[in-house]
Amino acid sequence: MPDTSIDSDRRGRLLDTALAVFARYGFRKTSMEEVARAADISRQGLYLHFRDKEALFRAAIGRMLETGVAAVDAELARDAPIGPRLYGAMKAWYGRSVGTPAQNADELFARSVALLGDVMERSGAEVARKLEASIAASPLAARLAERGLSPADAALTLEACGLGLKHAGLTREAFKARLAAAVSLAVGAPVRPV
Amino acid sequence: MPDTSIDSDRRGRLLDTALAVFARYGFRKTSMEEVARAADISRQGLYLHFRDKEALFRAAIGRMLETGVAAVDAELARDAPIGPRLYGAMKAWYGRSVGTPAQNADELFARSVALLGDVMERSGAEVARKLEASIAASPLAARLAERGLSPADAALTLEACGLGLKHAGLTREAFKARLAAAVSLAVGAPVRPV
DNA sequence: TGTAGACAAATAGAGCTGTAATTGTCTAGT
DNA sequence: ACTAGACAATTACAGCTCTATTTGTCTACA
Repeated sequence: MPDTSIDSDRRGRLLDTALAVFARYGFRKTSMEEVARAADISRQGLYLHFRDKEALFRAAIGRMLETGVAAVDAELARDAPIGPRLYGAMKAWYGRSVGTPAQNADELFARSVALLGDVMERSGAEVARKLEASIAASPLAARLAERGLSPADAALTLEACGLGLKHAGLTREAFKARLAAAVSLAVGAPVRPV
Repeated sequence: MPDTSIDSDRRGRLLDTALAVFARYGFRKTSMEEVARAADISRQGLYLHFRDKEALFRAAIGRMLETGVAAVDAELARDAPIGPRLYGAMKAWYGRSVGTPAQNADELFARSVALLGDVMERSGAEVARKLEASIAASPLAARLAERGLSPADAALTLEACGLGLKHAGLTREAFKARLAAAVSLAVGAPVRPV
């Protein structure tokens, strides 16, 4: 659902740079002028594609969520054991902003929630469901069932781990190590932090 | 290390009510007058026990951490299987503020980190070590080892789960349910959310 | 499809002002 | 060991002004 007809590659790159600028300065302190400059476009060109600043921001965050979910799908669809697939998917989703200090993270997050909190929640829930589905479709489901645990239990627990690790303020390496440990525990076999 | 000699019961109650007031209004918007009123003491009496507002706040937070760690100890020392013990300890530590909307949580947390961030970190690490030690001393350690996992892996994963569930904004019931699921996954057997 | 320039309206920000609340420290009293 | 009252010094807050920036919308032009 693009705001106007524009070839999707260009739009994608535009939104990516816009998101980068927003992430750097926060929503409030980012000017359309600055986004335009970063995207090598005129400020007026920006308004040609997006009604206003909010619409641009919503589109940028929306794209981030979409590409994130797509990355999760790709990781889960790989030809590999369930452990590495879960690890890859969670690294892609929860590890996105890990290792990026991001001074304006609060303002940015608050604004995101205000403008599209429902979408964010849905994306989070969608990822959790995808994890659950992959677990349910793998041999792991049977092993969990033996111990009286459902794929949903495992998926929700992994979700909690992912969120916890996300804002634990770890380095990227530490994040990967702990994520691997978490997935290992869920899967019941060691998973390497890649 | 009390600021002055005062019988420890009274001091404890004083700090508990002080913490409640701080939790309600945040550090900045809480006046000594208000704490004094809540504790049925004169404002001057407060200054008799604590050098200044910061010292009072530090003491209150410090007490909260101490009683929290003590509760963890108590839960882990119970005569019960490792699963329920881990669950009880984690509920006590991570579930402390769950279900309390707490509008000023941000300011309060920021101030706590500023004034005694090191103590908070140490307490968190201490709890994680206690979880690890209990796991290591239980039959669970052997079962984990069979799958190539260490007690530390399990403990750090549980810590991440606890933190994630803590600020997931869940109701108390949902928190307990998911915590039980997480512990179940770690222990390999169902644990009931009590 | 885009750029450039210009525009009114809105917003942000720095600075200032005066009042009210708060802090921390006295003293005197029980 | 505590209260009560009072105190100067600091800080918070609500309001104001003025300026600079930014937003969103024009028009004219490639």
